[in-house]
Amino acid sequence: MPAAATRLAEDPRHEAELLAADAIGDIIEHWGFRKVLGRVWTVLFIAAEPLPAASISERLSMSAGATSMALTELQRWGVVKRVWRPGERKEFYEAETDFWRMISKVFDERERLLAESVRGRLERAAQLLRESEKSPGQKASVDRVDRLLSFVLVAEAALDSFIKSRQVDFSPFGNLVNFPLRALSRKKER
Amino acid sequence: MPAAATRLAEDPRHEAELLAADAIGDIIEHWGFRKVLGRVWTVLFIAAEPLPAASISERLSMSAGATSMALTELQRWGVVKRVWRPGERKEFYEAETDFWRMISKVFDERERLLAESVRGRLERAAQLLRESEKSPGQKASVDRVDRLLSFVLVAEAALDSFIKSRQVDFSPFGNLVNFPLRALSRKKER
DNA sequence: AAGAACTTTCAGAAACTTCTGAAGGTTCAA
DNA sequence: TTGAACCTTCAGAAGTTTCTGAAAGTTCTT
Repeated sequence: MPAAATRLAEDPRHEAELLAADAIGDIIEHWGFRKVLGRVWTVLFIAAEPLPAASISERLSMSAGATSMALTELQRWGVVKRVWRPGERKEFYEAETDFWRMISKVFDERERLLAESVRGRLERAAQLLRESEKSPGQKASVDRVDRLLSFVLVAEAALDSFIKSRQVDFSPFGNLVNFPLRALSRKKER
Repeated sequence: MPAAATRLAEDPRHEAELLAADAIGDIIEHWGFRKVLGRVWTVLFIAAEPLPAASISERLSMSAGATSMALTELQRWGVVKRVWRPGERKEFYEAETDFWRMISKVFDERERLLAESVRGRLERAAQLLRESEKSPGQKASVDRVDRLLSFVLVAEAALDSFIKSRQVDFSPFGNLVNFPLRALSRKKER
């Protein structure tokens, strides 16, 4: 057993760190990222000072390769920053600490991309259905796809306002059930 | 090639259905469920009338087993209902159409469970750190874990109010950066 | 009570994701 | 210019999730 592992194994500080890192890892995984991203960010956040990559590998018992990949991805999401220290050979990394900035960044990049792709496909589906309209049962299906589409439009609008104001109002969702087509055509007219 | 597949392959209705089902499947996957759950729900939603399991298997080219598992899980989440039709041997299934009811149900069950588990672990981590407090660098780590904890508490509160009112106010997140300890102790005092 | 129609369960197969370890880069000091 | 320290990349290994196909279970009809 290497000296480092022995030292860490009995340290309650280290135990606390792992406990917190894993808890936040679960949240992050729940939001569709890899658990390690949450764990690495948390170690940096708790350290409250920039750490070198090797120190993260050691604390989380992961390979240098995995640490490097995690740090690269975290930087792409803008939640970890690389810092240079005068006189030091290696790079150091520190966690973004502004929760709101992290949340809004992720929402803006990730959710919007998906919402756009989904909207496009639903629009195409609605078009196909309308072109092939024949039977009476068909009408109801066109209505349903329109309703899905208006749901995505409302969700996109809610996201935009969320990112701008930190507030969301999901009341419009209620109307989607009873007045789906009105809601949709209002959107399309502008 | 079976007759059913031939019939479906050239039908633009079917193409539209698959397109929409897959788009919604992507959203659902993004929210941490299996893609098939979204696809099955969408087929039922678009059909606008109850369908038998075999019909879903056929439209989505999946085995009877997979369809059965997906329908069971969708019912557990309360977004698909089983309906009985007089004179019919088999069961039929229909989609819940109230988007708001679906969203709030999932949030209530899923997010709350996770938030509670995470809160517990962070509390334990904070306790461990406080017990072993020695060095001065330590103090900062305790602060950081407290800040994570207050983040989870604020998120839980925001969720509760979201489910009740359909509105969320994330403004409190802004304060977590600058006044983490005040926010936390206020929570703990009640 | 037997059999047909349908559904559920589950072991193993297939598909997908993530990690490790090693090779190859890059940077810096001497 | 060389070598030490560090970082990145990537092929294959390991781990995880999801699906299939078959068997067992249930319900209904006769």
